[in-house]
Amino acid sequence: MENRKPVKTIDDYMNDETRVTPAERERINFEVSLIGKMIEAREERGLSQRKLAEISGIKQPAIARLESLKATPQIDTLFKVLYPLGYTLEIVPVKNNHVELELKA
Amino acid sequence: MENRKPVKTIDDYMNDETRVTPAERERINFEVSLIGKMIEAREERGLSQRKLAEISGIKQPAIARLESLKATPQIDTLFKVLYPLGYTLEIVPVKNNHVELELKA
DNA sequence: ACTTGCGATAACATTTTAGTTATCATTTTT
DNA sequence: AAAAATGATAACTAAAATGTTATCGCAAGT
Repeated sequence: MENRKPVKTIDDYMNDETRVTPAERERINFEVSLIGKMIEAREERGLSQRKLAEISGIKQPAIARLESLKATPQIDTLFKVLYPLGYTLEIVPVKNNHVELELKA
Repeated sequence: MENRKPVKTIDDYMNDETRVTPAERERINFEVSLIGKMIEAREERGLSQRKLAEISGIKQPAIARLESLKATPQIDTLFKVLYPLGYTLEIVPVKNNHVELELKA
């Protein structure tokens, strides 16, 4: 992180735009593990990015960008890639519940 | 569906661009039910779109667009909305397995 | 009747993803 | 060794999402 200013007060801390919030950390974690599973799913099937591109309709460069975390897919794109691999997405409750705390604040 | 040409052969059928493929149907289904659950989750908490906008950092017009299926969210946007509601996304195997058939083709 | 809060939407700017085509270095296969 | 296939990426275009600001009609509450 470049250009991080010296932090002296809580306000400094909260206003530090280079700071990664807990929620941000969670989001990054989420994306990394999600894409990780997507890659696993593809490799489980023994498919190359090019084959998957043919099957899914998403182009190989786009798949490469997703897998190397150079882009954040839209859910329809993710679905188009996951579905022919035999997977889909589901909404599930979060395990830890510090979320409650955030809501009360 | 407008401008649908008369279908006489399998080729006509396959090349009919106005045709909704099974995969397309699945995708639409997926998105509708996913967004449906997102709305439920918000209402469970008794939150308005405006409150959720404050909490999630996604603007109210964007949330409205998502809920009324006027836009297909990126996974980070969806996560930012779902997470403060206590939910996240997970990759899960598809129930029906006609997917296998598609892969063999 | 009036106010308040609601979801939806208009209009435009900004940001980002996906398509397209080509190519690269590297690994795998023959 | 040569050929083929792989993942990554460059460069550009097109398409789409999100931000921003404002406003609408509607329902609920006072």
